[in-house]
Amino acid sequence: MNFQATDASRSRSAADIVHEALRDAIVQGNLASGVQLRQEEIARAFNVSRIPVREAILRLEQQGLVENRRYRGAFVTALSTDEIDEVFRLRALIESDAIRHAVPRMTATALTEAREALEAFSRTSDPAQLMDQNRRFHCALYAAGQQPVYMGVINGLLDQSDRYLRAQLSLTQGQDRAAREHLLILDVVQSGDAERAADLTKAHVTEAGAALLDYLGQERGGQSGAR
Amino acid sequence: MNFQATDASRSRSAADIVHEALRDAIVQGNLASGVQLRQEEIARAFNVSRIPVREAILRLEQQGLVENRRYRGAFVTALSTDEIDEVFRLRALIESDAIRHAVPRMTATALTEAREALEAFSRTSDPAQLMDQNRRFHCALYAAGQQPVYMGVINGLLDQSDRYLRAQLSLTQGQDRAAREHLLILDVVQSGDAERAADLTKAHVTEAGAALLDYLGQERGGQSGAR
DNA sequence: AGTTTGTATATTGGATCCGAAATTACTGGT
DNA sequence: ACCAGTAATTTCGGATCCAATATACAAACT
Repeated sequence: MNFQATDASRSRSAADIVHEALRDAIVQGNLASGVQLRQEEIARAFNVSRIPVREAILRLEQQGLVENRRYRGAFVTALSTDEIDEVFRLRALIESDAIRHAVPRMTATALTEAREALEAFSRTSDPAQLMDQNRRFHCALYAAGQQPVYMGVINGLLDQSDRYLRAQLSLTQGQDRAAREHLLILDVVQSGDAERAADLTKAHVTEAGAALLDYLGQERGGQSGAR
Repeated sequence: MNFQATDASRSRSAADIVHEALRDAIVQGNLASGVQLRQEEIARAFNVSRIPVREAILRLEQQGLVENRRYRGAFVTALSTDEIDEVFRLRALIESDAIRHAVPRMTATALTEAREALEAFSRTSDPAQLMDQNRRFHCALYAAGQQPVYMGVINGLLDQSDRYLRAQLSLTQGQDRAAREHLLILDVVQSGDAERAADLTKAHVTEAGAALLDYLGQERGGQSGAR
C-alpha cells in the first residue's frame, strides 16, 4: 500500500462548512455585531437547505457568538465593555496557569511551531494572518501541557476575544508590542522558568485587554457597559 | 399594574425541553457513559419529531456531554481520570478568582440564598437535591460578582463535574465535609475577607476533586487515563 | 474453518413542506 | 393627522420524506 490514506470519515458535513464559514466571518469582523443572520439567505448562499444552517447557528449560539431569539432570528452578539474586560481577565487567569503547567512538559516540536508562528506573525501585516499566528503561537505552547479541557475553554475565550482584538492588533503599536512580548515569553519558556512564563503571559494578556478597552473607550465614547 | 409579568417569549421550545431532560439525565447519571442516544427512540419518548431531538443533541455536544460521530450516532462521553482532574483544577482556579471578585460586591440577597441552599443541603439526603443545592450555594455567592462570562464558564465546568461528583457526594463523609466547608466559606465571605474566601474555595474544590479521583481509583482499578 | 464479499437493515444527515409567531403594511375610525 | 385594529408578509420551529453511510448478517469462495 503506497498511497496517501486520508480518513474519509473526517469529511466535513454541510453543517460543519457553514458553521466554520460563519464563525470565521464573525471572528474576523466581516459580520458586525448586531447583524441578523437569516437562515434562508445563508442557505441560498451555501446552496444547502436551512437544516444545516440552523445547526451551524445553534453551534454559534452555544459558543456565545450569536444570540438566538425565538421566531425572530439570530443576531451577532456584542459584548459590553464589562464583558470584554471579563474575557481578558479570565484569559489571563487560565492561560497563565496553562503555560505554568506546560513549561515542565515542553516539547521540541511545540517550541518550533511557536517559533514559526512568531516569525510569521512579525512578517505579515494581514489582520487575518496576524490573528491566526497569534493564536497558533499561544496554543502551541499551551498544548504541550496536554490539557484538553483547558484548551477547550481557552479556545472558546479566544473566539470571543479575537474579533475585538483584531482592530487593536492591527495598529502597528499593538503588533510590535505583541511580537516583542511573544519573543520574551518564548525565551523564558525555553529556559524552563514556569513561574516567570506564567507571569509574563498574564501580563501579556492583561495588557492586551487594557489596550483594547482603551481603544474601544475612544470608539464608543467611554460609556461603561455599553453595547 | 400589579400582576406578575412573565416573559412570554421565554416559553420553552420542544428542543429546550428535550435538551434539558437529556442534560439532567446525563448529569444525574441516569444515562451512563458510553450509552448511545438514538434520535428516533428519544423522539418517540417525547412525542416530537427527530428535528428538536437533533437540536438537543447538538447542544449537548457543544457542552461536551455527548460525542457525535457522523452517521454513527451520539454517545454519552466519558471523561478520563486525567480530564476529571483537569476539570477540578480549572474549577479551583476560576471559582476562587470568582469569589475573590464577588466578596467586596456581596449583597444581602445573595447571602440569604446561599444560606438557604446550605441549610437545604444539610437537610436532604436525596442525591439530586444535594447536587442542586450545592450548585445553588456556590453560584449564589459567585453571582454577586456580576460576571456573566465567568458564570458561563463555571456552569459549563459544573455540568461536567456534577455527574461524577454525585457518587462521591452521596457518601455521608462527602456530604458532611462539604456542609462544614460551605459554612466556613459563608462565614468568611460575610466577614469580607476576599483572600481567605478564595483560598477556602480553592481548597474546597481541590479536595472534592481529590476525593472523587480517589473514589474513582477504587472503582476503575486506578488505571490513569482510562475511559 | 476462516475469510471475504454482497446484501439487508438501521440510523443519521439533509431537503422539502407545513404551521406558528412576529413584524410590517394597510385600512378605517376619531 | 394619529391611533387602533386587522390583514399580509416574512421568518422561524417542527414534521415528514429522501439520501447517504454504517453495522450485521448471510452466502460463497479459498
